[in-house]
Amino acid sequence: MARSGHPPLAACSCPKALSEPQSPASRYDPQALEDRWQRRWSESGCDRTPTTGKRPFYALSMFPYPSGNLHMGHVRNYVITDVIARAARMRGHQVLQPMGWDAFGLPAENAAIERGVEPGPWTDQNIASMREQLKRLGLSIDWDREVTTCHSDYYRWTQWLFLQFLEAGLAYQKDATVNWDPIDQTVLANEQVDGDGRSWRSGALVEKRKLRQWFLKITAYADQLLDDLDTLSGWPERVRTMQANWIGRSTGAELTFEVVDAAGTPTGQQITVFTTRPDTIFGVSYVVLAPEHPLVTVLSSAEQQLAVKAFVELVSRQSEQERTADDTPKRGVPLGARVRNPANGALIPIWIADYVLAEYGTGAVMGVPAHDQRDFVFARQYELPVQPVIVPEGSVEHTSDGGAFTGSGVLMQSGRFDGLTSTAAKEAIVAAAETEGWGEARVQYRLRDWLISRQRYWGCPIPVIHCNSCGVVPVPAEHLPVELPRHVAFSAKGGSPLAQLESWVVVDCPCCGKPARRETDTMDTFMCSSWYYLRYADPHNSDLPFTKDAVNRWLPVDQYVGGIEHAILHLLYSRFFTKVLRDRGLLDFNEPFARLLTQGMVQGITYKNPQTGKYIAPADVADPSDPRDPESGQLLETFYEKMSKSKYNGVDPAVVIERYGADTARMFILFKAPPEKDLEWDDADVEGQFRFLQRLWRLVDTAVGRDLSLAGLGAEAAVVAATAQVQNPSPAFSDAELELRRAVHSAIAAIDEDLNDPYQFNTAVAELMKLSNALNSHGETCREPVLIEALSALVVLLAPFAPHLASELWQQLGGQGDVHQQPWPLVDASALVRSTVPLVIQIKGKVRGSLDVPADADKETLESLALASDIATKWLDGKPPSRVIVVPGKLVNLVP
RNA sequence: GGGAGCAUGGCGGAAUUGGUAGACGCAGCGGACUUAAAAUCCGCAGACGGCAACGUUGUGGGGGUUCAAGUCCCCCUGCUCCCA
Repeated sequence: MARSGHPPLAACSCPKALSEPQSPASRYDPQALEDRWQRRWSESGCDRTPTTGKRPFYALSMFPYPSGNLHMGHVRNYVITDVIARAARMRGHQVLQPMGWDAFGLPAENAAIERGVEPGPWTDQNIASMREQLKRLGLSIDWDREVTTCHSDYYRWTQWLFLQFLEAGLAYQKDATVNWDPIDQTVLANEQVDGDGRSWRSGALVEKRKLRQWFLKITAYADQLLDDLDTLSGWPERVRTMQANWIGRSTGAELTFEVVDAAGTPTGQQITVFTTRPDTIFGVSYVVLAPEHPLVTVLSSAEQQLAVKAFVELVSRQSEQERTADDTPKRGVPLGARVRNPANGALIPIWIADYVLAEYGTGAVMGVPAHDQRDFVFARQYELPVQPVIVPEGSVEHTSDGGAFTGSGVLMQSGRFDGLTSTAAKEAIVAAAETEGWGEARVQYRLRDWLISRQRYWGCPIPVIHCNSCGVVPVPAEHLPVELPRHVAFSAKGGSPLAQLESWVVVDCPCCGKPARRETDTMDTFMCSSWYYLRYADPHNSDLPFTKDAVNRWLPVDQYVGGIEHAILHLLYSRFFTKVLRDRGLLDFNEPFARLLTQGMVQGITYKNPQTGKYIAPADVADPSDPRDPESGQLLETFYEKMSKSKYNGVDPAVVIERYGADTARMFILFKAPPEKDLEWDDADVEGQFRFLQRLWRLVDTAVGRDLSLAGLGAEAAVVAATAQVQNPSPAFSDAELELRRAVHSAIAAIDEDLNDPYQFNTAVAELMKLSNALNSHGETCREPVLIEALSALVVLLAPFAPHLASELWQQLGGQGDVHQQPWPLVDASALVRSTVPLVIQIKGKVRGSLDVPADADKETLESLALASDIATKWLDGKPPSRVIVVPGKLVNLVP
């Protein structure tokens, strides 16, 4: 391929390619090399955050819970962030890349219960061990800014911020029916219960309990949280949709029904329902209250009282999930009382039913069987009348035999509103209700206030004191932190250990000085993680959680990286915090995270016996191409699934680093799949990645053996200097040199593109491989300046991905200074120019061949070249084409 | 039931957004080196037919728009996620 007339200028001891077999003395030994560079980096402090400069860039990973064990999901998360951070530095940004610990939480408390160890020291130990594991990944993290949410110098400020919420009227206590996790023995917020009614943490089916609890008024920000989603153009559409659905704004009306007695005379009592379909008011056949509704006992007639009581009891044992699921039968009983339909005066019965929830809306709905599927099923079952009042536009009648007609249409049987469309009728009916005093327009949210009380020890204490005379008194800011007491008694029985500790609970009221009692609930750990990204901007401040200047300088976070599992939970809470703190004058931005990348899961190969349902460890599978149960010999199912202990499909990062080094692990993870997609861990591919790094090593080793050196390039912008040195050579570039230079500069362009949002680290690594391949195949015949340009570019481009190896290769090649301080290389457009380009010849859209044509040929030239080609002669039978399409630089399509 | 997304070789994945499908890698096959193996290097490789040049076919299935469709439109199937 390389048929150059120019002899290689560099002294070359070896007759063959650049990649000769290595001498044993110089072997790629990642463990020693990585250890050396990590020590050097930590001594030089090169990862510390610059405090001045005009182009701050905040790269943030979701901080981990310190379980003590780093797993592959963490590795993928942090490696992605690190590549972004390193690339930003090379592009001239001042980068903040911090790390910390989401350190409160139940595992520490469970360890205390099971093993009698103190949660604090247990957690600190885990942090120490995880920090060491993390450091072996070569992440350019500023460890001086580390935050730990369970240390009092952090949670002091969590408490301080809670008091801000309290002062703003956004924190309050109320009795509520709440989700109770019977395994973790604590309550949970709605967001923390999944679609099956199970706890996000323990997996237990949650129960309902009525308790006095602390809430944050996130619903006060529902509109902003929803509307501002439109400003988050750097977020995945999926996450924005999930949040919008979760907030669930629906516009409708509250309508009031007068309760009447047997004679039809108003009793003075009223039932208010929320509906999104005021246009169906004339079709109401009954009104349904939630069994927990306060009017239920009042309105039950004497003869219905027993039935009602039994029903209420029955429902109280059901979960919300059971009550509202589509596939369960709807049950109810009549109260024996009636209301008057305010629109048409009809007297209709009041029922209670399991499918109406007290917590949602007003706890009462109007039953319109003809136009709501659940009402329809309910009416059928209890033989309640079905009165259609909407017909699909363009038709005159509608039969409800098959079910409810839930779409929009035109009103009928609706008095003065007949003939209006649903949309127009909604407005007209709400307007009528407002003038006549039986209702008003109302916006309803699915979002509930955030329940933050936890009846557990290992959390941030809620800093209030309950005083018999003064009521709820906030702990004065100067008394913070309210420290967690040590050496408390843990028991598996549940109940907060804090509540048992009288010496801690009893304090003097800060207001009146009389004995009072501390709040014994601790905060949901999501409180701690709702503001940690702010603390990183000013981590050592002992007067405030952060200064306004510091957070305004660094935030919003330029790139946030983490798992999709926080699409609602953490990301919604953090947005809420930011907006509240903005309104308290503590910061000046609306949203905490400008861009969000949700990385895919890391999956391990999983073997399962379909007969027994048991998972088999890969180590026990003798032949992966014919996987058998080692005991029974039964054929196993093979698939990829999220790594987990119970499936024996996990791969320990420490083992991989031990064997191949961190650079191989990083490169593999980046190369194997695009960042948003799930990644299938594959040992053979890891091996392949290791081989690539070895090839790079040998490439440089051979170059050094040929006395190639980057020393002459200076320390400032080595690749640019190298490019300058190759201009206008004499004699002119050989074909091989042109090819190699094209490879160099197209790699720079491609990787540059891949490191912009949307990030494509997988193709960036592929480009590095291509460049390495080009250097291998053309290296032997290229002159020294061209090789130096290629080698310098290759090592600089490698730096964000495999930082240790890049540093080492840079040093071996005599590069000046630190490769990680090199600016991002610039594309030399002239290196991409070709004198000839292949022109594809299509006949009626089918590719029939190609010819080399001058790159600057105009349309007419291309057309005549195409028509004169053998291909045209062969396929056109000598006839002129009826149509010719010319796409310069690409193809000519001849249509016969 | 509603909404969103996805579907490309044996496998993971590319494809300048309508212009040579399968980059890069893994696995595989053939060869070189070696006493041998490993490692390394060179080469082949969507499928079908053919000694070959080459031809046919091909991006889940069916239809459409276009000179040209993995890419745009409609219908269907399957999988994933969110909301009910």
